[in-house]
Amino acid sequence: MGATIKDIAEKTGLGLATISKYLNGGHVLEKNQAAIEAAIDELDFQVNGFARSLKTHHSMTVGVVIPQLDNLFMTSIITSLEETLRAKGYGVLVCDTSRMESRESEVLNFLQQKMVDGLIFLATGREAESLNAVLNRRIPVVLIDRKIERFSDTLDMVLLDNYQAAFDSTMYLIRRGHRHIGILAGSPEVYTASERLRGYCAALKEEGIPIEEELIRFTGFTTEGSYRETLSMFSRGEGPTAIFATNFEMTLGALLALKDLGRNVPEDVSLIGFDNLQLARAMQPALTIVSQPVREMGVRAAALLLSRMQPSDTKRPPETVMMRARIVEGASVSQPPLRAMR
Amino acid sequence: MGATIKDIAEKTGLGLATISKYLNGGHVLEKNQAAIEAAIDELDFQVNGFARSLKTHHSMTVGVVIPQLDNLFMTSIITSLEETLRAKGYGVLVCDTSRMESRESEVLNFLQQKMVDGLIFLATGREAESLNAVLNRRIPVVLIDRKIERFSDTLDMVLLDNYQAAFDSTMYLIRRGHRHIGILAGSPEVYTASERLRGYCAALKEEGIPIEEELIRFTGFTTEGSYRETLSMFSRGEGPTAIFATNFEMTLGALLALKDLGRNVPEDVSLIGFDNLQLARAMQPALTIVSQPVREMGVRAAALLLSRMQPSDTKRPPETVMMRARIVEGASVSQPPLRAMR
DNA sequence: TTCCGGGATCGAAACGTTTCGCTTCTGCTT
DNA sequence: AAGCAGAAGCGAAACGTTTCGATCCCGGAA
Repeated sequence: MGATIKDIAEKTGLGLATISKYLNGGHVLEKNQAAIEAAIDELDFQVNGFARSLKTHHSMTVGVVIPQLDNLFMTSIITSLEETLRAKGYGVLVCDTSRMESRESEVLNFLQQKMVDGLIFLATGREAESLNAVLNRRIPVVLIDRKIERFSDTLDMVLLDNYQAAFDSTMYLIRRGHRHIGILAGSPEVYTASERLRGYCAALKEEGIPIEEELIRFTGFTTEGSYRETLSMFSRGEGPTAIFATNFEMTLGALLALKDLGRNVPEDVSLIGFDNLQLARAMQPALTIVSQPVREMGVRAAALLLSRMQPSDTKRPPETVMMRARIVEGASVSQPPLRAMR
Repeated sequence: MGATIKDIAEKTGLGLATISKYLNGGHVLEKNQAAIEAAIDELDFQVNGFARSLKTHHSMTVGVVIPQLDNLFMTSIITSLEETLRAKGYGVLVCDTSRMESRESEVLNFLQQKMVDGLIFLATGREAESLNAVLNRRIPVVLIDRKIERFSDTLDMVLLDNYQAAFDSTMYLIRRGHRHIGILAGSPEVYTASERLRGYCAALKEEGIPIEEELIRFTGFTTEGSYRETLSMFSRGEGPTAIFATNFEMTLGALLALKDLGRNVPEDVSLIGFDNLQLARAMQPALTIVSQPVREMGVRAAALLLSRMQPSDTKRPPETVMMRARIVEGASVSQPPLRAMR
């Protein structure tokens, strides 16, 4: 049905090799170029990617594996990732594992069959065993957001310095007089969550503030869970004077719970949230949050993968890009002098 | 580097055709099957998709074009879409047009080069001129969420009955005694937005309630815009007794503005929002919202495309699936007797 | 015993590119 | 005038499948 390179060759009286050369950006005589272009137009020719890939062994396609597609943090990363890769001619095949680690191998297998040239991998668990099969095939992989310990000397990674981010945020609260700080911490099995918890603990320790177990709450990253846990923090005793919520969903949960408890932010309780800068700014009071450079993370991951896919630098040692979050000040943290000091 | 079908043939002493038959699910003698499987294992063979596609003319890949990847409504649809398609062996190439209509042709061209077997298209504008090129190539296309008038007899579509949803929500408010209902309406250029506005007006008309121009606000779909417009609605006169926000971002904007105005929901002002059921439930008060069957929309669109990609039914007449939204009652609409009746 | 039908298998051709190793041509240097 | 370098163009082979039409083999029917 579609015209082929051979048709173009016949129509123009040129050879196959010349057409191919032109199609791949090579130089041909001006009159020939014109003839080729005319023929392409007339026959409505389009390169057959299958045949091309069969020869070149490149699909110009990369796979992206994520635990959840309907999650703003993740899709924000993918947005810039996709943009960067597409600009270089790469298509992005996304696969959602629905937060099930067992599906990872399924999906990786699938992507391998689709002949992807590389992979961006956002792990669900801490081990990512299923990656082995992919690596045996020499397919470049870039890990993003969540570190896999056993690959730290093998694979490129783009990570956030979660420890530092949490340390800084906690310090920010301490500096403003808080000594009873609750943390909504997701789930201990997830890399980012445990790093954030670690940063929180380190800050407290550095300032000689005792860690109160009942202020550390694992909420499964959900709004609902955080809502409940926040209520619960205040159910006995006076509760914390500040809360650190370590992702966006949890930030909302805390906010709603505080509202229900009749505690005003920041007069009664201070709050530092996470992510979704735009929304945080729109709120009243504007939220003080930890903002991750999502856009940049996507761009960096894409760049790493692109370079790794060039046969020239397969030997480059693996690189870990550690990004810094930044605290964006809103009005959800009380400024000293603090009213509700204890 | 990788083993080919030929290697398997040699190792097993069988012919190429037999191996191919086995790989494609055909029946071969039990002992041969065992031999083939053993050889595949030993050589770590994997079918070369390029060669296969070159012969079959199928990439087993579909393209998804959306205006914005970091938007929960859209990614929720894609989640189920991807899941359904992957289950049938199709990969999903996503392309984000960044809400720029001009990029649509770029992206469509790109996807064509990637040899997609079909397309899911969520239009930015009302015309989608760039689709013509794709349709000339006989690539099946399913439109989703936003109707394109000129293709209504040509293409399969999965739409929400936005008119009805808005009509019902407005009626819901009217029945509870509201006669001054503000609407946050996005932008008149977008299909879904104008349908929702149309439904709102129809309900008012049916009940003989005059339309108040100053209660109709176009906010560009943003939280910020809706925040401003909501404030503005109350800046002169008494303002509305209820607000209908026609997407999730706008719902948040209204909520924040009302809070700032010191108007309680639902005691002072009632609110019907849109989308994000999970969050709406978590809020206090729980929001009454219009909930779109996003999951189902994705599934249906996938099913339509799958059937359209089977050569057998290219002749089936185009189908429009019109889905109904449902009103999920929360506590953000005052129940009669209404306190703030005028 | 001979025929016949049907299942299993087979090799060859074809899918539409890219690329290798040559040939031809052009215009300049000596 | 002869020689030469470099640009431009050329055909054939190869990439790894699928599929067509043919062959082979086996058991049952006649």
